[in-house]
Amino acid sequence: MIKKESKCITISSDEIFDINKTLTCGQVFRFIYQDHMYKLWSKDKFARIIVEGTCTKIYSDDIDYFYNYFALKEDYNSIHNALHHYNLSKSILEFGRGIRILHQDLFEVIVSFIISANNNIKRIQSIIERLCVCLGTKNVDGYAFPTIEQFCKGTEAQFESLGAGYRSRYLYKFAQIVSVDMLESIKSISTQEARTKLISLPGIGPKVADCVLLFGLGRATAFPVDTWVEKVYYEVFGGKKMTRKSIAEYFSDYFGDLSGIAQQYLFFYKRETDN
DNA sequence: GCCCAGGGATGCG
DNA sequence: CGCATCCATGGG
Repeated sequence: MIKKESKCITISSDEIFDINKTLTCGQVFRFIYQDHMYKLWSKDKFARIIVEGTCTKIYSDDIDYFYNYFALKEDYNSIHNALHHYNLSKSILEFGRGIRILHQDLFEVIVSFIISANNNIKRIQSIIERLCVCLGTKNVDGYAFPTIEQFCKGTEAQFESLGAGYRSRYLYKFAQIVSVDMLESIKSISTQEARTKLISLPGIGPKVADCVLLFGLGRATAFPVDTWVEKVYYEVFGGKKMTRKSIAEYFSDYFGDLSGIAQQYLFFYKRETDN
């Protein structure tokens, strides 16, 4: 049961919703756990999420935004149950239960996942935070993610100062060509066309494009294959030697419309249980 | 010092 | 198409 009030959403435990898994499964970077609550930033908006007994409460001045952001209109009971028809172990299903694919801002997702390439989550988070401090607008809750206009005004030296390494050149090149119209047109075209368009952009290859399709464009058939998912393919599924491209096609064909959520279950399971 | 991290660009066959 | 190599940076 989900109760939406003017400044608070209350989610009871009969809903498939785990705030810890949803934020830490690698799809989003601008959050911290502090003072027994999650603090979350998206665009220029802010929310605090607290688990109180059996309920999860989302506090924000922008409740409608976060209601959509957390995909609370979607039936995750059906989605989670549908995954039982696939070749996933009980432990993977239980481990991933409660993860939701967030409805994030397209521009923020593109920039974030350009930074993510061959990088680790901890460092991705700190680079993005410095980006917000460097180019975003300060408000009472911290720094907003830079708008497209603010981002485009970034100098090469500013991007290099973020500690993004060689990715700073991709960010700068992307800043030279991105526009509101470009992003709006990407939203309006087919998944395959959008994927091709994304891959043509600087710093975006097949894996980052699939993350953008899944996290920024709501295309549930996308199945990003990174080093962790590649490990799952070989170690859990016992797959034969294949290219990442082939692994992505194999899983996407198998899971269909459930590709995105299945990928998150597998990624989260492998990254948390490896070692 | 080496290896790895939510890989991409480039060049070469 | 597949494959090798290079690419900054910080943590283990």
